[in-house]
Amino acid sequence: MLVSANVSERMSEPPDIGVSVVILALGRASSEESGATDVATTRGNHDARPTLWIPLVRRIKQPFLGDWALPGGNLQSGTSLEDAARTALESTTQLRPRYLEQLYTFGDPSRSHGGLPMVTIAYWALIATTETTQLTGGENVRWFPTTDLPSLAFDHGDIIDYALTRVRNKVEYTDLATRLVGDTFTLSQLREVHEAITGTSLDPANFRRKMLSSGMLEATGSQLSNGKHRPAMLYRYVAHESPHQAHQRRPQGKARHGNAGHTT
Amino acid sequence: MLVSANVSERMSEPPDIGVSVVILALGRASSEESGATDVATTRGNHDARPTLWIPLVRRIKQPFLGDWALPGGNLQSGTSLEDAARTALESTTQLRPRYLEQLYTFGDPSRSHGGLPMVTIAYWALIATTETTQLTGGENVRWFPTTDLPSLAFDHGDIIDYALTRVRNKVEYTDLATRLVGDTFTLSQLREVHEAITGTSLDPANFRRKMLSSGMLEATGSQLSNGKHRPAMLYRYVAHESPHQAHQRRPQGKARHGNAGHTT
DNA sequence: TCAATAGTGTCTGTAAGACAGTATTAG
DNA sequence: CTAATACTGTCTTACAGACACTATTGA
Repeated sequence: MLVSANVSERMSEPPDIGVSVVILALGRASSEESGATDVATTRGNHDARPTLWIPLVRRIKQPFLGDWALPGGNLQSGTSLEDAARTALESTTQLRPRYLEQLYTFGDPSRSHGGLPMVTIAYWALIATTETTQLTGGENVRWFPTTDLPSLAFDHGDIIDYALTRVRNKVEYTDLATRLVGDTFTLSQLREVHEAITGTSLDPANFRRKMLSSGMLEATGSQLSNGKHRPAMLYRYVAHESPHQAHQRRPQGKARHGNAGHTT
Repeated sequence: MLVSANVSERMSEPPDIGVSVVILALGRASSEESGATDVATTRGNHDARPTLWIPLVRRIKQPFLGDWALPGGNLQSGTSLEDAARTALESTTQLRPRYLEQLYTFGDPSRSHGGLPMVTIAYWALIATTETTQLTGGENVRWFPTTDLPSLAFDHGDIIDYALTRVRNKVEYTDLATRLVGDTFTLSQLREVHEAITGTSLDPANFRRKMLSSGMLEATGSQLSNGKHRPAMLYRYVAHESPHQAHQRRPQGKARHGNAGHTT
């Protein structure tokens, strides 16, 4: 490999282009020490509050050999940015995203740290977790809670911070929270998602009223019996094109798959 | 130039990287037909409501020869994305931006239209206009009102639409409007900026109260006599780091120049 | 004087938060 | 029965919008 020779040669050429993805899912800390790469979801560990988890890939070459990095890959001509993000996402997790949005493009020359100059187009995605979802990865993939991240390669720590800031902002005025739960959910489950993302504790009565008056929830008619208390009504998310949301569509007239398109 | 031969050769390589800028300034339609590239600002034409104007560059080669395009250039290694945007901006307008923010990265393969595959990192900028500002450009540069744009190259029309959507959203909860006026301004001037961006008509009394209670304005003590009516107090913008705004800082810990950094 | 904009006062509707109270389940 | 969560009622505060009113200028 002629890496170090190439670096100086390429200073007058354009940088390479990478696409990386911050993948977020709701999970609970697993109490069993067997298989530390597993994350218990709704099943088991009902005492622990759920938090956001993220899959990272261990680097197998320099720089940052052995550190953890965001899933991603190089961009080829003929591939759209979003397709490149989907490819990185699905090859890492085998799970389909419920939401995918471009985050930011990072291109400061100082971020390459001895590698080739690289512009990284970052995306973020949300994955629904149900009682049976297993958040496991392959050989060099591991899920981490966002509250306890390992040493990260390049500026990937900054990228994750920015993604979390964006999620915290958008959960307040969009339907993001519904993308982290299953097709049907109770208002308590939805409230736990909000609490996990914002780090706050919300009044159940006020949260209920706010969600029901938003018009984006629809009662399914069935209930969920969860413990030694009154069962809760199950709801499902129903998209509704409010005038406000129509202003927040994505750029480009082309069709975009799999999300309701909220961008600011 | 071996352009057409290069296209097929490069299909397995990464696309080129361009940086384009949507530059916005407040202006009023000029009634004089002499010099159609001029835009009257606050001086003159007081009957016309101000609107957003944007400078475009005429293309001098294929594809889209003769059409208008966003100012921009190719990205070189060793240059940050923001510096590339500043370079494109200042070489086009000779004016310094009061605000600069990354907009979105466009990379769909279909957007090259016979040119080389190109990923475009779009920025948007705000320029302050005062009574004496002349919004003029060079030989192949012309300012257009955003309400009456010409035929645009590539997907630059989509990029402008998205920038305008972003501005409309952010003017509601940030200090963006103050970046389009001079250092001091009356509440009527500031209201006209909001009205120009949102396309609405705002109640002067309620707008005044909302702005003053936001804490971001400070009375200068001097007044502006404008016409045959009571003179208006002049205010200036004072940055205040509210807890809410602290959540909306930009990514990357590096220093960023010349704006208060509002990003969602 | 009038016309025009600057600026104040006040009412109403909406929505968020605090918090008391009722309903229904398991054990 | 108790403990736990589901769900309802209601009070307070804050703020946006509507709109009547006063203040000050140029002509």
